[in-house]
Amino acid sequence: MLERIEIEAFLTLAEVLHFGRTAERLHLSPGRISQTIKALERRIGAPLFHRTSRSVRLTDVGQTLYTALRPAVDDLERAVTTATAAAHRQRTRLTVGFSTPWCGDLVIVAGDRLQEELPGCDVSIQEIQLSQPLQGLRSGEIDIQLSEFPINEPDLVAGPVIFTEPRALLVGTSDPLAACDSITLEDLAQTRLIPVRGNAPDYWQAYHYPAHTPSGRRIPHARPVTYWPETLSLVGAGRGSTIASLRAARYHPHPGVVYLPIEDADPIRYGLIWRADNRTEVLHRFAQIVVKAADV
Amino acid sequence: MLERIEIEAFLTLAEVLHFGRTAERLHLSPGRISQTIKALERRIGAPLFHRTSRSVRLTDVGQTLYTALRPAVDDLERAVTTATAAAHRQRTRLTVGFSTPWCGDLVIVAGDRLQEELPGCDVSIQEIQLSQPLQGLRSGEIDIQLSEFPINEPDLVAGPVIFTEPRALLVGTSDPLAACDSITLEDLAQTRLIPVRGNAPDYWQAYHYPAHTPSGRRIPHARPVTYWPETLSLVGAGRGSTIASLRAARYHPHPGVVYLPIEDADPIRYGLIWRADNRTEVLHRFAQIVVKAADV
DNA sequence: TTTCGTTACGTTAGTCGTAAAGATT
DNA sequence: AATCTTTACGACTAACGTAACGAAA
Repeated sequence: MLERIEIEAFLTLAEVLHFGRTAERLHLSPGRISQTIKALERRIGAPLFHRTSRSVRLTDVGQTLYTALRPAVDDLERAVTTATAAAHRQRTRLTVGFSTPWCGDLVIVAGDRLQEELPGCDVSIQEIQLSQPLQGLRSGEIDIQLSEFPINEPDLVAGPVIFTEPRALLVGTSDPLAACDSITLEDLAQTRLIPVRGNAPDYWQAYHYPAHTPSGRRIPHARPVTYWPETLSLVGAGRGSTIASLRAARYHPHPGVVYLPIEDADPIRYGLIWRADNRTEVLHRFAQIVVKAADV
Repeated sequence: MLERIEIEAFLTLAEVLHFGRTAERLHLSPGRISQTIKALERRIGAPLFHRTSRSVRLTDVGQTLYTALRPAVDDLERAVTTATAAAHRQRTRLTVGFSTPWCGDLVIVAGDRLQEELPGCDVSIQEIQLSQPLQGLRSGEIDIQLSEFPINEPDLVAGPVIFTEPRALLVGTSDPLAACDSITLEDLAQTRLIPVRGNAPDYWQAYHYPAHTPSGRRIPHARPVTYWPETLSLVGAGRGSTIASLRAARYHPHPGVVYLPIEDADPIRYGLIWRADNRTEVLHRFAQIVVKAADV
């Protein structure tokens, strides 16, 4: 394979047809151009240029080489440009996902702070579907997201817990439990849980929609649904109950739906998740900002 | 632009996915590969490989680069191969032209001698059309030819005179001159010369088919013909005369055609002609052999 | 005589291998 | 503990510029 300097010297000389100007353009001495071309000619096995002190022009073999080499080198440089652009995009663009409005609030603040800190970068924020909580990360559409733990996947990294929220049972007003101020996990055996259907990992699904109470009693499940508004409607219509963050009461009030704190349930943990192979500077910095913002 | 070693290291590593094997294949140390890849990553602006001591694999940016770079480099190598092949052909192939059978004899002997001397080379010999004596050279079909002088063209080189042949007038047996043993240039005024029409230079045309005798009398010209056999037929039919080498009498006898030596005409000079920009080793050697062969 | 391309030579930058260190399974 | 990548460092190659030389118009 040809050396970079050989390629550049040859192509430039073939276009300029002047050793001195070629040397100038490449910031080299004329002697070096002469030697380099000579080396290339030795390698190819024939003179590539007819030259006198008055004129330089391509030989037939030189023309053959030029015709084939020029577009190949153009492609090569385009390849580098493309990759460099992709690298720059990766360095400066960050797409952040969030699952709930309170995650969204935090992420938006952190995004603004990141852009103040790194003026060149370009943060975009989007909500993720409850039914497919990890798909955006895996497809590369989302670089990092703030969403519900537990997440324990080989291709993903879960950061520290950013904040927690107590859990609540959502029941219809006609439900016997609706009169209580709060409930315990054992009470879940009396309700029909409506889980969200999705391709979340099984352990995630089981954690958020348990099948048994701590004492081992079975918790009946209703038909799974795909979207959050649908769940709310079903609960309001007395078709079942569901478990969510207590905080959702303030963001998703619904007529006929009561939020009951579950006294003995672990709070829901929220944290950052990103792809193990996506460890860019902006991503790291964003994660730090979120951790810091959550401390306050 | 990328250095050769960067390209080779990147492509090989992208295919082998192993620093040690890449180093082996490129006859370098693993350290060098590591440094080279690192330098390339600095230039592109992002990691090209995910690597641990157990696995090496392309990042998204690395994949982008590989996909675009691989075909470009293939084209580049093809370009070099093509040019090298063209150079080799030019170094080892020689196509020799000749105008007359006696030129052909000499050229064939010289060609055989050349192949004995340079066993790798490949000589081919072909007759050139009288009507287009220089076209083969200019189109590149013929590398060197042995033919009639004078030739004085800026893009062609004429070697030394290899041999000379006396000139003769060819007349029909019914022509008044047919009874003579020989003629002089002044006698040409009594005949109708049949010239060969072609794109030979004007001075060549005028030299071989003069328009005036030495004393200035006009020599009538008949309609030009394109091929030598046609000329012979026309002369045999008494439709005119023509001028050729006296030696042609032995190679091209024709019923009804008489060859008359022209006593005071300069002999026809034969020599080698080649393109000024086609100065290969084989060509030069062939010319030397022809000169030497003519001396004997 | 001028303008270039080429050659010669001394200098230096950068590439290379060796070997030790660091990381990962 | 073993394997593989990375880093450190010293040696040496070859790329480079300067300047003199040579060829061509």
